Amino acid sequence: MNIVKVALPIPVMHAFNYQLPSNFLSPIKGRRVLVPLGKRMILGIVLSDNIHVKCSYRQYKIIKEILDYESLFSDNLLSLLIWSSKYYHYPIGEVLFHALPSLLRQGKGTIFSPLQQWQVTSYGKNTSINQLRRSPKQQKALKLLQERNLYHHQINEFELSKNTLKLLKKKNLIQLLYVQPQMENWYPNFYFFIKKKELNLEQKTVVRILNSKLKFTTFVLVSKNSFSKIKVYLNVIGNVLKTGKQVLLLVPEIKLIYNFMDIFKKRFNAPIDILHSKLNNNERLAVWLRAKKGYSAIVIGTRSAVLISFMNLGLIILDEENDNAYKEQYGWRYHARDFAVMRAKKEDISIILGTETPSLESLKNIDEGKYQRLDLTEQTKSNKKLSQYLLDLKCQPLKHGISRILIQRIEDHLLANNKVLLFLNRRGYSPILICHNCSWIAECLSCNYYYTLHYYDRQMHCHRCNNQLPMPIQCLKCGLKCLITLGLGTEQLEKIINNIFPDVPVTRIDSDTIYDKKELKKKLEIIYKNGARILIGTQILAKGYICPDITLVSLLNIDSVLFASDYRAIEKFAQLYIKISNNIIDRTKNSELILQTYYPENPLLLTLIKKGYNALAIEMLAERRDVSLPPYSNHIIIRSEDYNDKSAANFLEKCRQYIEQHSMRDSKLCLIGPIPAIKFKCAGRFHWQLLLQHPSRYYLQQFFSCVLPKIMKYPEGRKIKWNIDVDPIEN
DNA sequence: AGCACGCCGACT
DNA sequence: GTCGGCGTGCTC
Ligand SMILES: [Zn+2]
Ligand SMILES: [Zn+2]
Repeated sequence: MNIVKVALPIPVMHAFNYQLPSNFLSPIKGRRVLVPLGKRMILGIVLSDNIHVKCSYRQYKIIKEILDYESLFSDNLLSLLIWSSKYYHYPIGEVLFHALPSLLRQGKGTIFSPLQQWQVTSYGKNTSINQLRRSPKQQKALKLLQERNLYHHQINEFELSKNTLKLLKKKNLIQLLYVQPQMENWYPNFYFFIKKKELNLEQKTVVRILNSKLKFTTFVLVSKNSFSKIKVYLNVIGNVLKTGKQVLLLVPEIKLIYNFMDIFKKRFNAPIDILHSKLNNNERLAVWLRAKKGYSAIVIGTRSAVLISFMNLGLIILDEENDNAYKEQYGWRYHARDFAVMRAKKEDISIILGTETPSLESLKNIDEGKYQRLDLTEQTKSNKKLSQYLLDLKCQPLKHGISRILIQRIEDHLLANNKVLLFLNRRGYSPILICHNCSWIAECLSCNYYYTLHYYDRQMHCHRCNNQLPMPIQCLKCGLKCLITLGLGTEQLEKIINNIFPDVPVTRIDSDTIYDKKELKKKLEIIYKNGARILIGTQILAKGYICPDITLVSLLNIDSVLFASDYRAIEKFAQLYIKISNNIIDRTKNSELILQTYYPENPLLLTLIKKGYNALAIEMLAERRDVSLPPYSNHIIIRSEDYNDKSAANFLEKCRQYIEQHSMRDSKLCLIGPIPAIKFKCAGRFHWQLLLQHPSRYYLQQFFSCVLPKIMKYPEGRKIKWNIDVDPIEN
């Protein structure tokens, strides 16, 4: 008889053996099967080739049904997922199911289901768009639909609204039909635009190196701004597509998908698909199938796109490789960057990790010769000066957290008809509401975390659990009506700036003022206009280019970084800082970047400002090496949480005792904890963690595999939530 | 996960 | 004397 290993979506590390139906002989590796487990029937995925056994000492159950006609994963991807399950200590079945669109997890077929599509009616086809002169949006929509049909899920991409289309439908100009998507090979019709003299000498050299590597290589492409980086991407992608192979582009956030989409569409006559968490199940399945069958030429997606199957993958690009968004923070905590590198290795193709500020992990890999670094050193051509300096706040006259000197600088830049950007990494009006009489502070009781006061809705918001309470009129402890705010948030900053500069327009951009994409776009359009203006924002503004004429940027409160308990805070800050100086400041003019701090002598800050990111990174790496922190050691954290503080801690205490006395324990293994997590209490739940550290990644992985089975059996772990975090990005 | 089995207290 | 709570073990 024939036996196969089947992975089931249950919290069990191993696979299960099942017997093939007697009449079935062909291999079914990678297909979904329906199998009996105990009293129920569940869906699983076949992990192995058929194993022929003559007689068995054990009775195996028989596979009830085979759902697919072919494997859902290439051999490469399947073996990578199996490896990943072991590396991240996460159940194999759950890992494999995670890599499938949810419709396939539910047992739906691997067929393209009909999608809704907008088309012109025959009446609409012959209607002149001039008749819609009075409604420009409808006019634009009809014009577009006369040229081509549009799937309903594409309407945002073309900046059409549902409402506009509905109105056109009412006029019987267009209709919404279910159509079977036509799949065709894109390659015969493929062409792309070549721009002459697009690249300078350095970029040409880089592109030549990237194009010459046909085998697995991990490149770290370090650029000084996004323009030169994108030029290189376009040239390398074109080179891969013209061989008929597919390209996967990974980005850290959804917004960036559309930026690249717009650029790629103008360049390549090839189908581009996108994948991110906001797609619905049908769209997700459609994209997954298109990539797998080779109908998409380029797939642009966020983290989970690294898991999809490709017919013929030729290149992976992972943009902004230092971004933490690539690390999954729930369940299977994989790192998309590391997974992507492993994937490129398995497929034997090259991968480009793009960044302006390489992560310390990648820098170490470059040092060790595992990754190859390529630099794009070209700055925006200009002989104008950028002066960056630390502004010592000690003994400075302050106006609500802004120094007199800074106000003077702002005024100068505004007088020159330029724009000023003030960064403050704190939303709301004020982070603390305190009683002037008895020093009581308003605190969220579910999180033991101070409420942030928001004036626009007169509510106190907990930034940990998003709980809200109306702003109290009197102190809840002594009852006196003398509550005052302490500290500065962006909302208050806007008010203060309006008072200081009553005649200058001020725009604030943070997640309180931006509800959706349209709102952001509207604001960006306003900002784009000429003239003096002050912009206020949190880090969401720092992700890329905003507008011309920003000649002064100031970070108002950077000292929180210096005190942060996370040793990675300064690294993250440096990356933000470089992003600002590379992309936001208008380098065609004389400009300034000012950091307000009480610690202007801080050596790391000085290195960053005087010598730049590379010098700082070298210092940080040396420091990490000295104290054996990642990337010079390896971490696994067991995280636990529960409504009961003791239950969460007890489980980890049990784990620690077991690990401590384990016979395979090596003297270099460090155990720290259980200690409360950084986010100790949130929404009523207490978070604890136990850290394992070891210089050898391989040892730690192996050792933990030995420890885990016992830990999984602890009854203390059954009634709480717990989870394993390999290579954590925050401790 | 989800289901069965078994042991113990409370309730006809 | 049995009903049902939950802690424990197991699923190919
Ligand atoms: Zn809270
Ligand atoms: Zn009081």
